[in-house]
Amino acid sequence: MTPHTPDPVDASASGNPLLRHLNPEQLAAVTLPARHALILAGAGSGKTRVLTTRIAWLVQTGQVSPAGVMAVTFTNKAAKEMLTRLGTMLPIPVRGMWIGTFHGLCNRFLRAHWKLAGLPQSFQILDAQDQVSAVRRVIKAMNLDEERYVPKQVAWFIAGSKEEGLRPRDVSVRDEQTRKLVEIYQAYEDQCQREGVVDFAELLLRTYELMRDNAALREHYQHRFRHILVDEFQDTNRLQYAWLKLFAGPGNSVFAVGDDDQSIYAFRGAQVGNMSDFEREFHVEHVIKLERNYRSYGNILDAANELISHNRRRLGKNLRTEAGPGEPVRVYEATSDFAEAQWVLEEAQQLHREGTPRSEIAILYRSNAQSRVLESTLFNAGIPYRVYGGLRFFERAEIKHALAYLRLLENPNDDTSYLRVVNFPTRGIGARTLEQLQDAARTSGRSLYQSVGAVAGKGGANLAAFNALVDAMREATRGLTLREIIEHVLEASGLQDYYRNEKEGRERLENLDELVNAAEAFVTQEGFGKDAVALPIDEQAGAIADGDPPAVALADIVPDAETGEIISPLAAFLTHAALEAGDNQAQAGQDAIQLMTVHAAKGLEFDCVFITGLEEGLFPHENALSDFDGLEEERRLMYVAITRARKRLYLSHSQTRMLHGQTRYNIRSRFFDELPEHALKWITPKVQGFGGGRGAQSGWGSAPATPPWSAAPAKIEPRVATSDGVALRVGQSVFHNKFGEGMIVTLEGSGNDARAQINFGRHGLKWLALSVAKLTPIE
DNA sequence: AGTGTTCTTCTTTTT
DNA sequence: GAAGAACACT
Repeated sequence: MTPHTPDPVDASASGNPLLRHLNPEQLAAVTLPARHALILAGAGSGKTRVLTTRIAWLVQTGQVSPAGVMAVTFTNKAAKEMLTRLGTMLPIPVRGMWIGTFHGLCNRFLRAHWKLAGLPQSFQILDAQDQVSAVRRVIKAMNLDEERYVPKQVAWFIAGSKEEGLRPRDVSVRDEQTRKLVEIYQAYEDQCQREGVVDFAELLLRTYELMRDNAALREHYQHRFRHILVDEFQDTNRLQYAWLKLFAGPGNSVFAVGDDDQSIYAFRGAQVGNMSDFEREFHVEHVIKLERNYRSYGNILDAANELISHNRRRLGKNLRTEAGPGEPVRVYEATSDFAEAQWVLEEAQQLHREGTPRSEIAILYRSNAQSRVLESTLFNAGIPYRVYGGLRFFERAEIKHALAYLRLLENPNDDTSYLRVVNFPTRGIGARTLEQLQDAARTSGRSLYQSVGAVAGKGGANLAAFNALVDAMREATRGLTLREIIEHVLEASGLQDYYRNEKEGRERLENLDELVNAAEAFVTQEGFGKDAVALPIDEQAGAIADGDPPAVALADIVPDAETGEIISPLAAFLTHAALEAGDNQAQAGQDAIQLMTVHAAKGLEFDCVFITGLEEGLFPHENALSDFDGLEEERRLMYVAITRARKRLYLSHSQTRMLHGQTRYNIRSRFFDELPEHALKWITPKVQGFGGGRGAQSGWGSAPATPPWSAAPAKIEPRVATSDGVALRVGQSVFHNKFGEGMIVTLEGSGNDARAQINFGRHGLKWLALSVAKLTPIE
C-alpha cells in the first residue's frame, strides 16, 4: 500500500547482503569502479542509501581503508545521517572518518594546520550575524556612509567574492562603488586577521589556498583520500568545486551525487553548471540516472515531472514509480490568506482524524512571512504545530552573549565578542567611551582589549574593570570541566543575574541552562572533538592505510605547546556552536504539524503536504521574475515542494493576502498551468483565463464555470471607479493589451485623475491612469 | 546611560 | 504588521 518500500531486486549474483536491497541502477552506482562518476539522483530515488552503501562497500571489500574516504555534505544533518547509517553497515567505529560538511571538514583541516594557514591556534568562527556586525564596524571605522554601504550587502559582496575564490586584489574593479567595496573587503580581512576570526567562506578559501600553495600537503591529502564522495553536488559553488579538484589527485575517484532539478541555492552562489563541468573536466565515464522513485504516488510524480519539464536548462530526467496513481492533487482557491489557512486547518484535521500523524503533515510556503496566518489559525484551534526556521538555538541573543564571554576567554582580541558584551550587562560603558576605545585601537592597530589603557577617565576605569573581569574568569576557570567553565562564566559575567531580574527573562534563563546541557552533551556524546581533532585520525591513517603518508604533512599538525592538546574542549565547543546552529525550538516529543519554507523542506518527506500561497509574485516570487534563470529556480523550488509528498498533495492560492501591512490582490500562480490536468482535482472551480493564459491559450471570453468568489464568502473591498463608463472595483480582474491579465489592487481619485494599481503578475505591480489605460474587465 | 519614539524595510539562506 | 535601527529625550 505504501509506495516507499523498494522492490527487492535480485542481487544474489553478488551474494553480498549490503547490496541486497538495491535496484539495478542503484547497484550499478554503488559498485562502480574507482573512477570519477556522476549520479543523477532524482527526488526520493534513494540517494543517501547509494552514497552510504557505496562507502560501506568500498571499505568492506578492502578497496579503501576508512581513513581513505572523504564524504562531503552541505548540512550537518546529512552528515550525521550518513554516519549513523554507515555505523549500522560497518563493524568499525565511523566517528573518526572524514565525513562532514564542507565547512566542518575545512575546520578540521585548519585546526590541524593552523600554523601553515597563518591562523592563531584558537581561531574563532564568525557566523553570518557576526560577519555583518564585523563588516559594520569596518564601515564605521572607514567613516563611510552606512546608507550607501549597507553592511548586510557588503557582507554579501565579501562572501560572494570569497566563494568565487577572489581575494580583494583579485576582484576586478570597474566602477567607483566596487573600488570602495574592495577597500572595505581588504579592511575587513585585516580586521579578521588581527582578531583571529574567520567567516564561513574563509574556512573554505583558506583550505583551498593552503592546498593549492603547499605541494607536500596537497600530495599528502591527495594520496590519502582515494575516494571522495559528494552529496547534493548541484549546490556546490565555484570555490567548493575548485576545492574538490585540489583534493582529487591523480588516481582518485570523485563520486558526485546530485539532482540539477533540485538546485535551489543559485541565489547563494551555487552553480548547477558544476555538474556538466564535472562531467567534462573529470572525463566522467559513468553517468547513472536514478529515476525510480520510492516515495510518492503517480499523480504526485506526474505533477512534478510535468512542471519541471517546463525548464529548459536541464540534464533531463523523469521520475517514475510503480506505486499507482494514488489520490489526485487537490487544488483550492481561497478568498483570503485567512480563509486559506482555515481550509488547510480543516483538511489537516480531517487527515488527522483519518489516522495521519500530525508530524506527517507539512505546510509549506515560499517565504517566512506567510507562516503567521497559518500559525495563528492553528494556535487558535489548539492544534500543536512546529515552525522550522527563525531563530535557532545558538543564534539567540542570550546564547550569543554567553558565547561571547566564552570566546573572550579563548581569545580576548576577538573584538566582535568584546563589543557584544563589554557593556552587557551594563557597566557604565557608553557609546562615547567605546568610540574613544575604538579610535585608540584603530590608530595603534591593536585589539580593543589591548587598547583600554588609552582611554582616560571614568570610562577608562570601567573598561579596565571589564578586562580584569575577563582575566579573572579565565584564571578562575583554568582546569575546570567545560560545564564548570560555562556555569562560572554565566554567574561571574552577571548574565544570569541580569536575566533573573528581567521581566521576560525566564525563558532566557532556561535557554542559558540549556546551553550548559548542550555543552555537557557535547562533551559526553561527541567525545568533544569531532569537528576539531585531526591528529589522532591522521595517525590512524598512517597506521591503517597504505603506510606512506609523508611525514612532512603530519609534522605540520601543531598541538598546544603546554598541554599537548590539539584543541581544548572549550574551543571545540565554540566551534561546534558556530558551525552547527542547533535545532530550532525543538518541542520534541509532541506530535505536531510541521510548518516551514520550501527551502527548509528540501531533503524531507511527509505523507501529506500542503503548498500554500501559490500566487504570482509570491510563488514564483516577484523578485525572481526579472530574469529567466530566476524563474527556472522558482520552478525547481516548486518541484522540490511537490516531491516532498508521499501520499497526498494539496495546492492552494488566495485572491487576497496581507503583505507588508497591506492587502494585496494576487492572481493564480502560472505553475498551475504547468501541471497535468489529469492529476489534479479542483476543490474550488478552476476559473479560465486567470494567471495561466499564455495569451493565446485558454480563452477568457468563454464563460467560466463559476465566478471564483461568488461561491465562497466574498470579502473583497467593493470600491468602484469608472473609465469609459466601465465599472471597476478592487479585486476585479482586468485585461490590458500590453500587460495581459491583472488584478486591481487599489483605486484612487476620480474622473480624469482616477488611477488604479494593478497586479499584473509577471509584469509586476503597476499604477495606471484610467483616463489613458484601456482595461477590459474579465469575468 | 538608558529608554521611548519614529522610520525603514520586507525572498529563499544548508554553513 | 513587526522587527530592527536610528534618533530624541530624560
